[in-house]
Amino acid sequence: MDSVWFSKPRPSSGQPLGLSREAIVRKALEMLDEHGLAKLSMRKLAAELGAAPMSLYWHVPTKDALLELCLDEVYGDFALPEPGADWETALRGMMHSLRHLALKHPWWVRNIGEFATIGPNAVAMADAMLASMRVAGLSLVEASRSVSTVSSYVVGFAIAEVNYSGSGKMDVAPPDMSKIAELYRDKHPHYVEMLNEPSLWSVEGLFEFGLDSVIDGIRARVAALR
Amino acid sequence: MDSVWFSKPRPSSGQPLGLSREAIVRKALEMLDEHGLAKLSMRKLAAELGAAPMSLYWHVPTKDALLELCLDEVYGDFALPEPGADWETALRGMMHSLRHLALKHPWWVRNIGEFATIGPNAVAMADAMLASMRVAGLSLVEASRSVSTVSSYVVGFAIAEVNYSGSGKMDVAPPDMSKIAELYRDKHPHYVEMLNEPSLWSVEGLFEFGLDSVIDGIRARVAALR
DNA sequence: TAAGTTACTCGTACACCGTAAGGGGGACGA
DNA sequence: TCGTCCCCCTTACGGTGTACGAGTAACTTA
Repeated sequence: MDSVWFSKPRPSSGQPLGLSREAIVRKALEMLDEHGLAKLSMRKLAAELGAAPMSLYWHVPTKDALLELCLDEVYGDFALPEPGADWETALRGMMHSLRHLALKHPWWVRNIGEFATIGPNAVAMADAMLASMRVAGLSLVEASRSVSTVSSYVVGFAIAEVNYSGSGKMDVAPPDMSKIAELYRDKHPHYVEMLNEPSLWSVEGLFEFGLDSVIDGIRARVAALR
Repeated sequence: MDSVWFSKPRPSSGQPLGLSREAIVRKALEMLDEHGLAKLSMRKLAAELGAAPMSLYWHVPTKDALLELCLDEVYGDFALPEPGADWETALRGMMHSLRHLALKHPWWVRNIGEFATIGPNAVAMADAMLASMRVAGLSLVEASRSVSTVSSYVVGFAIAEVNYSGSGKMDVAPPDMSKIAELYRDKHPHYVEMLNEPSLWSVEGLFEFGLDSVIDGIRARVAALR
């Protein structure tokens, strides 16, 4: 009962309503994507919905709960794999989808750490990932661990990616790499050398490298079953 | 000039001072570890330091900048590997150290996404990681990519770990797994099955599994050099 | 039709927040 | 002695989340 997920929204009796939990979450999501979390206030959200600030509180217990709902809502756009796909293309596809969610909603991946991911959409995603590995033949424990490994990688990567690009932080420019390079030139040559290596600026390549290498590990486990 | 890292604190002229950027950061860190980010305000921090709220603003331009300083300060506790160690024990040790930072400072890993990690301590860490892989013989590009992969995994894992345990969120209990299991029993059996598997509750095992598998991939690259 | 219940919206108010603007005092060099 | 700096503080402004309770309209029941 402490969590949004255990207490359903109050049942509606049927008449047409101006406000609803869904409408509120949808608009909040829109504003988050546009301006980021720091610029979202209950007052502005209410204004955008043409309602008084306190009206929102009948549909949503608290701002934190609303944020939790929004976080889970993003998982709703997660692309589930096609039913017949083999485990590897299914898994790869899901990981790309996960990363795309992060790029589309920078505020989201930045705040993934705020709540346990136990909302319905997040759980549906986790379930699909597990399913794909069970189908591949892995035991429950191995499947769970594999899924944990890949998705941890993708989330960690996406956070770093969003940070360095500075995306979604309005009024904040991405860090100036040449200045940083100058700042650390003497003390941390390896780091600076990396900053100056143009081929590393292909973030796609960076992502795929890691994803390949993590999936390689899983493929070895699957192969060990035969 | 937009970042804390490009503008040094105002130079002090030598007399003993009650306040300083270092003291402020230290106390802020202490309060963050104890109560989490949500409970930290400039006013409370000032009170704790026996100063007036606005006094802090001579040493620190803004609360956000202070948070950025605190985030980097945590990297200061990162354990650098012993000089003579082979690449694998060096890398493993650093990844364990990184995870320990997260467990010790849950607010920290939760907010890692707020700023690019370009502070001096964060860069020192990144440099050490790169160095260990260069020493192993990897090219700049391969070393960078390997480091990106492992550390992304560790950060992503630590975020999930901190979330599920609920640690550091005062007044917020960790999620009740049995209720969640009941909630999703019908729709997402794989997920529920995982929740009920006791051997997965060993987070250590989960972490080591992923770390092993990611490092396996790197070892293959290193071995390919001979 | 009348009375009561439920579902929803809103106005007011409180405690708190980050911080802009500027004043004051003490140590210092001239 | 008189500036000039460094550092700290007071005051004040425009926000914030949300507790509390009043208001309204529709639906249920008699």
